[in-house]
Amino acid sequence: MAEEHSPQGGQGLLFLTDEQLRKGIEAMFFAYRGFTADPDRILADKDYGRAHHRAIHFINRSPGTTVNNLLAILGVTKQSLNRVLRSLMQDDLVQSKIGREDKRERHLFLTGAGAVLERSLSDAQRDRMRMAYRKAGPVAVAGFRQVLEAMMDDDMRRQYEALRDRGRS
Amino acid sequence: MAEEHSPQGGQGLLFLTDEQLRKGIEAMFFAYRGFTADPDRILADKDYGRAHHRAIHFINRSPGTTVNNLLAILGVTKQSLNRVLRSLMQDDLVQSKIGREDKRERHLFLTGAGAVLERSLSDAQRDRMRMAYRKAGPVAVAGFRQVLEAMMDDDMRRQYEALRDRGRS
DNA sequence: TTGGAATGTCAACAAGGCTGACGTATTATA
DNA sequence: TATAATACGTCAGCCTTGTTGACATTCCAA
Repeated sequence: MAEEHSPQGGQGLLFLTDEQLRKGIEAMFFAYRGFTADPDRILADKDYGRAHHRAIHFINRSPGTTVNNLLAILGVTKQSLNRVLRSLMQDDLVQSKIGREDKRERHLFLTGAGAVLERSLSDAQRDRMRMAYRKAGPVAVAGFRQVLEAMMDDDMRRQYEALRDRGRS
Repeated sequence: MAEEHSPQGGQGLLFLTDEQLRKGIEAMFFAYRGFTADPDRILADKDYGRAHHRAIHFINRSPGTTVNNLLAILGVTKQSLNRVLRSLMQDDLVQSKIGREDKRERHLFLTGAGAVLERSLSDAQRDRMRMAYRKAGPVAVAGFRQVLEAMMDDDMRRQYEALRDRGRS
């Protein structure tokens, strides 16, 4: 590992050694814990879990999305999602409306209360992300995103990219 | 978002907008799925789960570590870890030896079979990481690691850093 | 030497994944 | 129009992996 500090090592292929890769793997492991820690704390009080957070996040991101859509994004079964949605609807955080064109579909929306919770969750998560971004700087952030995107499976990346430019309208 | 391509936007503070932060959050979400997908597939056959993988990884990383040590690194309760360790020991993938100085402690090691499984799991994960690294390049990788490290809690980062230079000896 | 702290084990429970089977609208098609 | 396919909901039962509680063993310090 002495080569790490040589110009060749730093700029060359050192970042592909097993040791470097292992560090990347461990960094992902620990960082993901940090990434979910704040919302988890908020949710623990309310008898909700990470599954509820994910549903709320993506309903907020794509209001009116259908159950099937959400299923695909979250990568879970409808039975599993249904359990979560049922409790969210009972607690009036999420509302489902029967489709106008296709009445089989249910379009999902956050209620006012749902939006409030979503905001508190994403504020917490964004605060941490903002801190990390600020600490690392824009060049690092660009690299961060590049590597993450390269780590996704093709179908995940398609969903991620379908999402990423929604904010424009 | 048109500013993204302007020099100011790219180099300036655009990376701190809510929209950029949200993209980072979603990138983490999808990338983590990719990150765990390959080992998950291997483990699904064998009646093991992600928890077993994590235990095997860190026992391999720090042979002879104690249960308490592992607890702290994995961030779970000892009861939860114990279940995983018990099944790994029954299947002769992990071996525990009573401490010589402190007989309360159990020191954990991979058996030959355990090392084989570890290798197949980490090969799969490293392959994906290598691909992503290669695609993104060394500058991006440096940024990736910087941001991840900035996202960790302080105590996680301490554990991560305690681990990161083990390979040297 | 004895009581408290540390370490690890066993038991029971909950969340949240999964599969399988089935019911009910609704839409598409033969 | 009859039939098939789709979208969704639900029931039942399973597994993994987290949790707390209770307890045995071991060590150390008062």
